[in-house]
Amino acid sequence: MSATMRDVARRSGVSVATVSNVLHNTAPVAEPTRLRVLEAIEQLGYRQNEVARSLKRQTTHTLGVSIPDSLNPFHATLALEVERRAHRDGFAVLVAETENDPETEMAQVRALVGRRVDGVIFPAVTAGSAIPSELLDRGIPVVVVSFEGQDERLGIIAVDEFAAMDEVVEHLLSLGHRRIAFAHSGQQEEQVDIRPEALRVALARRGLEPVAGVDAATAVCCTNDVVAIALLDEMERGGRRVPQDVSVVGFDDIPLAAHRRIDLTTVRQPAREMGRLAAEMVLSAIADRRHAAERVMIETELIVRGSTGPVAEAA
Amino acid sequence: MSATMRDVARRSGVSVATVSNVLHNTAPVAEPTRLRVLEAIEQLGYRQNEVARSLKRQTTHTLGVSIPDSLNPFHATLALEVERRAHRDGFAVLVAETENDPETEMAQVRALVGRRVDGVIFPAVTAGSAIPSELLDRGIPVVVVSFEGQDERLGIIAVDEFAAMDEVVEHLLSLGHRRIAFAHSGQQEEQVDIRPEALRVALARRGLEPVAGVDAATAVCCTNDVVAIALLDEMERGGRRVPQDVSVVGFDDIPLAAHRRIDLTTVRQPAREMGRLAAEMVLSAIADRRHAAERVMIETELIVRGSTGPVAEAA
DNA sequence: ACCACCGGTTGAAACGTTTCAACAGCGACC
DNA sequence: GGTCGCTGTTGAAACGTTTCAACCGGTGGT
Repeated sequence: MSATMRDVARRSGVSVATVSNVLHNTAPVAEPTRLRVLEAIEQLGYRQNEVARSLKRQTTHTLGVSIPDSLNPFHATLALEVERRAHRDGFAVLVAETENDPETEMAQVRALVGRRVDGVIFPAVTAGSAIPSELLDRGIPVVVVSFEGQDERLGIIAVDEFAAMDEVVEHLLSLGHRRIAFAHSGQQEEQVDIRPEALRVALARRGLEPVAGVDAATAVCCTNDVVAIALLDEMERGGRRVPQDVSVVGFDDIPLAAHRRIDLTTVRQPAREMGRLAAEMVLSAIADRRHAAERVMIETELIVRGSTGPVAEAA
Repeated sequence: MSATMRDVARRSGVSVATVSNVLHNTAPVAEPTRLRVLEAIEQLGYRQNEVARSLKRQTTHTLGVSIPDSLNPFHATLALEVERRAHRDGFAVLVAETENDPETEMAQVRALVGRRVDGVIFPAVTAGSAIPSELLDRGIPVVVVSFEGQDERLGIIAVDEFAAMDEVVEHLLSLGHRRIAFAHSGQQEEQVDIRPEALRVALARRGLEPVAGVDAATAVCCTNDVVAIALLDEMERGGRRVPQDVSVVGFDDIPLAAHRRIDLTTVRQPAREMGRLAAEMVLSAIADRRHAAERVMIETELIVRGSTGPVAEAA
């Protein structure tokens, strides 16, 4: 249905090799010939077949991004920035949604391998997961956003979640809180998530430990802003005011956290910068035909807003 | 680097044709042979090359989705549902972000053509755009979410924006509002958007016309919930309370609109259903090797919440 | 006058699949 | 005993590119 390079060659009276040369400046072509070819391309509405191109050169110019949940603005922003950066280098991005399910994640990764992506980014990799090595062993560079790397060959965008949580705890303690809980989303991601552990460590350092349910707590640290914002809603529908009765802290600092009606205390992560960095790491690894094997540290920042306040007098 | 079908064939002492047959049950294979092949596949960690597969069969099992802004939950939800549905049929989804820019959109569509997607979905097509015909002329089925179709061959998920806006206006008038404005995002999408026109028509029917700026209005209709929620923030920072001083109406009914602290009156669009429908339309068109050329109507529903109230006494 | 080189062009071999016609062996049927 | 029809298996031709060695005619140097 679509015109092929042979069609263009025939129409302009040259060989396919010449058409290819015109298209990629890969060898000098006489100007009149060049023009004839260009004209034929125009007339036929010829558009290169990237599939054939990918097969021949052994590269697809495609990145895979495997995110748990594209509805979470933090992940969506990061992925979008990867796409923007990749686009500049002529790469497309295949987004694979894992829906927080390890099985789905595995299936998605297999699909990415099948489609021969040139590199993969995991904005939130399952800790200790065997998945990256499935890729690394095939020579596919991988960048993960993770506190800790399990494999030498991995590129790592490291966020010091422990330092971040420490800052959060300090803030809450200074407000008088002692009964602090952690809240994650309902999903399976609990096993994946280092943040509850980071909270535990930060509390332990002060001789405290997290309390079990949010109901028993005077302050709640949430695994991310989406969970925190949902918790705001839930709390207030249950009759507990934020921050008068209970303080809530998020993570990520999505734009909505700064909204006047939400006004969420949270830990800022620079999503766009992280996305750009991840893209650049994997792109340069691809260009050099090596693994990403690099590590950069990301600074977080505690943003204090109105969702945290002094602990209520009579608990 | 990766094992190929020839490697598997060699290792199990059969021809590549037989390996292919084992993989796809496309011809009967003797059980012992089958097992030998399967074992070789296992040992080599062989994974089919979808690129080669796509080239040979003239289909990539890939859908393109071209959305203006993946950070808008409505679009993200729709796209996610497309992906889920497509995945069930073994299709992958290539998401192209247009960033509300016609040039980018065009470039993205060309990229999709280059990668030979089997079908394309536009959750928010530029009205009267020439883009779909670029695809349709190549025999690629296209589904758009749009109030009106310009091409017979297009599949259309139609939303009756005029009826929806009519309902909104009726609601606002019943609250006593007469000075009603429209708010769009800062992007280029103004030309693309039918909603301001729908508002104009609904007002005209009652002998009114929209007022120019949001400052002069007692009620503001926003092009979507994201804009409405941002407006809430902006208004209140400027000292105008919602809904006491000004009413705000959104569009889409994203989950956040129901949040107690947002509580936004809005027009519900069933994003997931629309995504599923769009996917099914384009998938069945692909299966039948024809254009989508179909039209379904989507019902909207006005959800009245706390962001609209009676007009203030002394304006 | 010869050779070397250079700009321009091309044929053909890959890349990793699918698919089709062909064929080998073999039991069954008349 | 020949023919038919099965079940398994295979060689080879595509699919649309890229790339490399090869070729051709002309020009400049010696």
